[in-house]
Amino acid sequence: MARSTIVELARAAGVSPTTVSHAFSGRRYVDPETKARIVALADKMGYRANPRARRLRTGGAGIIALASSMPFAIAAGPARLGFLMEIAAAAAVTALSRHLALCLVPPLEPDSNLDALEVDGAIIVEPTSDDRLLEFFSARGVPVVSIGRAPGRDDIPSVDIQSTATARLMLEHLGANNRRVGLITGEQRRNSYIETEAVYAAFAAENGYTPVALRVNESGGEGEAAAIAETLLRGNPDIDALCVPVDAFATGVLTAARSLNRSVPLGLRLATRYDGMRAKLSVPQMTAVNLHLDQVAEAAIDLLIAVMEGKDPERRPIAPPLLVVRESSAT
Amino acid sequence: MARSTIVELARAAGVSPTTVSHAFSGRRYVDPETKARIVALADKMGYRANPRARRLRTGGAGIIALASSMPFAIAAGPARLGFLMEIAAAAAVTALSRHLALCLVPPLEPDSNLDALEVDGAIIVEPTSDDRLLEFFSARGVPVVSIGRAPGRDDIPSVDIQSTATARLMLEHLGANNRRVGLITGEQRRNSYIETEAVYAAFAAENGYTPVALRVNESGGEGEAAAIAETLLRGNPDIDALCVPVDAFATGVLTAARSLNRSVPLGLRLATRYDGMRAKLSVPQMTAVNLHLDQVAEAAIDLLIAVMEGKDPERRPIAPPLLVVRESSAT
DNA sequence: CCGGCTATGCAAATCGTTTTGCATAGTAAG
DNA sequence: CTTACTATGCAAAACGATTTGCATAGCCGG
Repeated sequence: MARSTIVELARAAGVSPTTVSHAFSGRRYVDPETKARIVALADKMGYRANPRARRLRTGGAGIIALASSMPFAIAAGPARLGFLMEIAAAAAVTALSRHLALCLVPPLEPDSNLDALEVDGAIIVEPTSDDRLLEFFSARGVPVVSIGRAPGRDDIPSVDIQSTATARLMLEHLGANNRRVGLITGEQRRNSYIETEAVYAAFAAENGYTPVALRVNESGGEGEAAAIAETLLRGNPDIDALCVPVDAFATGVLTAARSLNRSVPLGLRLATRYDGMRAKLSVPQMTAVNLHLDQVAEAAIDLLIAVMEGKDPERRPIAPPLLVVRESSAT
Repeated sequence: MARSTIVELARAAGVSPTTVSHAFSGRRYVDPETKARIVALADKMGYRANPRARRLRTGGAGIIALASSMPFAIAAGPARLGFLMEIAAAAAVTALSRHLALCLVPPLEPDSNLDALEVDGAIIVEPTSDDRLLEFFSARGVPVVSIGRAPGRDDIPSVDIQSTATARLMLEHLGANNRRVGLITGEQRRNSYIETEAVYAAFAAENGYTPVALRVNESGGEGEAAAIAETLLRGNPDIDALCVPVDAFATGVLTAARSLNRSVPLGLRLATRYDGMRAKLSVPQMTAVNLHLDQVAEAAIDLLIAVMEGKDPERRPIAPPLLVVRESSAT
């Protein structure tokens, strides 16, 4: 059935399309009685403004993109999927309540053609330095915000995922009882790694030992992490706690511990960052951090909306990260 | 920077906007030489057709929705998130390659307002009978397809997730060596449950025993499943294998087995359907089925496109489900 | 009675495409 | 020399809203 247009509604209400438009938008005063008549009639006729026509005029798409340069689907396995998708799910809910649709953007393949993709703004999750999707959107003049600061791009507004606080939280917990803590992060340059490494360096200094930190190539995934962890543990027998922010890597560390016959948590304490299924289901269950990703997602969307509207982004506080202590680091 | 319009490009090329339009769309013949000139110039000027204007004219939104009535985010915990999100990730990639954006639609809250959401089509993942989102979209005349048939809605085209074959696969594997198999599904009426239950009934009959099947209320999640499993196992001591398609429920069953002191797989063999993180990370690791969700997602999108275009949907074959045998059912 | 204000509403331009219907020139067939 | 047809391209009308710039009427104060 063809939907009725503003012209038909106007005719039915005995006014001009202009008046109908104003009645709904409130951009100009319309006699309350007239307005009521229009609204009632619109309801009866099932009139809904054609979003496409509106967009041509107003220049908005009503869509925002959520993107991560981390290989999206199979590429790096579902390793990172959980984190991203938890954000995606929360963001979709929030976006909708702000009358925006959330569109998932896969990582940019060299040949992919995003020309038809018309969005009002984009959220990039944990961008790396020189993030390709970030470049892509900002080159097009699309407003962009990030979840986790974009390294080297202080001009990009971002929602803090509190990596510094999170790192401290993990480190102090792991280091209790004079445990000596090592660190395993990833090779890509993401802000969360950078901050964590910095906090770790300071932490080791405070406690008077040499930092022991290694990086895993992300595409190697769990297996690579296991190998690196083995190296680290063999080479540094005094390390008896490991901070491993990436949950997939932490699972790898568990494997390494097993093959080295180091019991967790007795011989090795372990904590990871993202409290997803991996942390909850691994054996032993892993201590992790509640990052309040739902709040983060919501804040990111509202930040993006503010940027799109050219408003001053009002920084909304996110609940501080919360350590969820589990078996892997129980005293 | 204001992007150049078709009028400017036309002027620069010394032709009319019409000709430019035809040059790109190919809907009418344009002299090859003229066309080449236009294309070259467009490239130089960085002309890209304004998608919004195009859509107003052609009536497409360039967006498809992916929806599931399963509580999306927190509601039922991340239980189902994995399955849905694996599809979402694959679908996003495929959609983009077909020049469509994939938009995530959260479940319909009573108060949610989807008016602004304008999509060309929708994919519903495993709809229940009387699925609200399915109703919503089809009431609006939006083309809809489903992943997994919509119970009672044979008019909705769907991509088969091969529940019958999957069920047989699991049951025959579990029932080897004269094991007696029980079944745990969910309360909602999804096609996959329905088919699985039917296959199971037949299977039990073939093997000459009374079927033992219970349903778990989905919102109870893992804990509820554990309770139900305990009841089932206590009440039917001869059951020494369980087919539990929902992975979150299967995790619950593992808990139940532990508290009943039934070792898995020796005292109880177990298999689940979705081969996600749960299956891979649980202890013992669970036998599951590779459903080829990437292929399913791709097929769903192409099916939807066919429906949107009013074409005859060409049924594309999906690779048969593949049993991934793991510890939970090892002989 | 006049200038100036408010309240109310309409006409027409605009957004940037796509598409339809015609126009012209050239050419081949009868 | 018509007629008929092809090749090529343009003008103008959509698409359905939003927005700007008037227009009218009524009213007030001086």
